[in-house]
Amino acid sequence: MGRDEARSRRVTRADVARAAGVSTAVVSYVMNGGPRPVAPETAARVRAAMDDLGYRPNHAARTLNLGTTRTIGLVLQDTLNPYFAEFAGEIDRAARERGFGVLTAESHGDRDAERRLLSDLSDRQVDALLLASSGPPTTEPAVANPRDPTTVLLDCAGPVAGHHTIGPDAASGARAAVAHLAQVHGRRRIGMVIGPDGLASPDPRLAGWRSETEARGVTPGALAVDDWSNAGGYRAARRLLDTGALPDALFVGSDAQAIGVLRALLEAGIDIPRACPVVSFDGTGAGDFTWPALTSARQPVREMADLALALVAHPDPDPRHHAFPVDLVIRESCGCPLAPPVATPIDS
Amino acid sequence: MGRDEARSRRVTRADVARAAGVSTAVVSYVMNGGPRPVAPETAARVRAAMDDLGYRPNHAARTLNLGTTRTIGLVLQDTLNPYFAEFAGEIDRAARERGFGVLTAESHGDRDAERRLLSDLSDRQVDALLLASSGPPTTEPAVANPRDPTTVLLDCAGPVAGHHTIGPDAASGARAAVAHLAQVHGRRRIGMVIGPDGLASPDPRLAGWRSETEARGVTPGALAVDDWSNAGGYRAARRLLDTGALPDALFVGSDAQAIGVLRALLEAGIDIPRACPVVSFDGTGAGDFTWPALTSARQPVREMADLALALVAHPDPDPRHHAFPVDLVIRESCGCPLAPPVATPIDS
DNA sequence: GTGAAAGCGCTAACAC
DNA sequence: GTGTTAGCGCTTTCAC
Repeated sequence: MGRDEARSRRVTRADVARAAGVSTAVVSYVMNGGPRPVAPETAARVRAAMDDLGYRPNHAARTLNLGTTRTIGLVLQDTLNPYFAEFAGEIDRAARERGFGVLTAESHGDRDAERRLLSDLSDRQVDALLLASSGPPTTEPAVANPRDPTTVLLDCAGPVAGHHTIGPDAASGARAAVAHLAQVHGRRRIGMVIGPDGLASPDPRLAGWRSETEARGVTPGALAVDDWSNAGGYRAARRLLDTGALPDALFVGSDAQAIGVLRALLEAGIDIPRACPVVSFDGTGAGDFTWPALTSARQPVREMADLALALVAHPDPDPRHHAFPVDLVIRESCGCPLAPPVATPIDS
Repeated sequence: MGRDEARSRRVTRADVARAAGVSTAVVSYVMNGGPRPVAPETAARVRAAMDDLGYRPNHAARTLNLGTTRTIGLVLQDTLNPYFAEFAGEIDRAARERGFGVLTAESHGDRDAERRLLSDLSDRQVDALLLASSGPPTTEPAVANPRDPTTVLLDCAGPVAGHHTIGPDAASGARAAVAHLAQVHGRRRIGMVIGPDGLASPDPRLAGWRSETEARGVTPGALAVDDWSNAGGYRAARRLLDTGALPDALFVGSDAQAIGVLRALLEAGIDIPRACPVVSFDGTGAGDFTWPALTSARQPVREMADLALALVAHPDPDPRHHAFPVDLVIRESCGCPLAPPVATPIDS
């Protein structure tokens, strides 16, 4: 049905078969290493014909037959956020290592957009869906149809019925951060900046902050909620400053926000860490280059991505929650003494 | 060939046809609005049957037939770089607006990896390839096969035979940056930090810096080359500091590097902008939250992404280069007086 | 306005 | 060890 003009029809498995003087089945056997054996010389001939003709298998045809695309869908909220950016990078790596392609989409924290993206990716027949959901898992499953691709929920606080879930042990991370501020740095009034409805409701970081302040007998300082972004953190901190509610230390729920918080405090002339140490959550590499460098509870993003892809490759029959430990990376913003900079100050 | 267990075979167009009491052709006509007309009542019946059965078209089958996936491939170097991150975000938006999916991959600046990714995406039958190449376009076309998908080269300095190319007018941007430093801020020795082999060889930013310093009779200060990353910028600046080569102003080739540069200078106790103003290139939103905020030559990323997708949707028969103007966004790092911060300093 | 049927390129069961 | 062939689910030409 000559939809292709005669000039340069794409070369198909039939062309290869003809050139190698074998049947198309044999070409398949060679390509897939099975399911039937092929004589070495035949295989060689086939292979020769293949790269002679520059044969490239038709992915769609293969998909149609096998029902698998070797592709995963990845839905994140916002890749400008360094945590999601790093996560996306690790997913990309982990996926390619296993021969998967990655169809990405950003929800920008919009639940409806998220639903649309999910269903679009599902229509594109991805083998699995990795989703860092916007908002807490509701009673309705994140993905509607039971015949939909297996879904792995990332950045997830706890188990969600019927889904694989991966997330940091955020409550512990938060407690460690607060404990550090209270214990090591002797702070008595520790406030918090966080985003709306994070991993769960209430967000475990919030819960961790509450319980740890209580456990240590320190005052939970002001709480400021704003977007999970640089700007959100900035606004939240500004609000604290403008209302005179700045506590004597701040735990910030994400590195993205912490970047904005630092900026707001610096702008207001607050001395960090002396006047107000800041510890955040995520522990991304971005925190190495802020001023001051961010002390932050690090999520093992690489390991999480590897697990996500392992789950995709060998779908565990009964989904469960996988919590990852979080460890505090000490940099400058908490006030810990560090190895003195090697820098040689130079006046120009 | 019961590859699907009986329990819940996916519903196909044949099921819909049966349910609606029509032929499969009619279902197609309804779905695609053609190519043949369908009686309104028939169409209604079909549509009813479709969402009755929860019918979802099989993307692979459609692709096999039509030869189009409604998917583009996007290959970037490193999405931790705020410029690429913003670009990726805009591409995602522009693509979805036009009903395209986006298969992403990161090359991390590795030419071989890039080639592999390109050929993988091509095998996955993307309709087009958007590529921010690692290194300057060589004589060999970025994509080998003539039957390969149309390719749009992003972040590209100039025309490349046989390809659509999009890029900033980087030389002008560089000149504007240097001119600003020289003219407005009276700097006489302007150095530069840049990455290896950028858009072209030599990088137009480098060329712009050279020509503009010359034109204004100022000294081109030290040149430091390192990775296109935070760490690269940091190392470059450290080298300048350690060798006593810090000039009295710095033009940095990317926001990603500038973040590292600021960090290194601050660490060394350099007063920015007084002792050493910094102007960078890209103008990403990240520069709003650095300390000090980055003055930077902004690339119109959104418009570039829209053009890229327009080219994908209506492939211009004769590819050409599209240069976009770049404008200096004045923030703090150059030393321009700004509206004073509204902040109310608060001592805790 | 509707239907039958021929592919799109590949896989794998089955025959030899 | 190799070949034949029936699909996978969709689109579209061509007959009616």
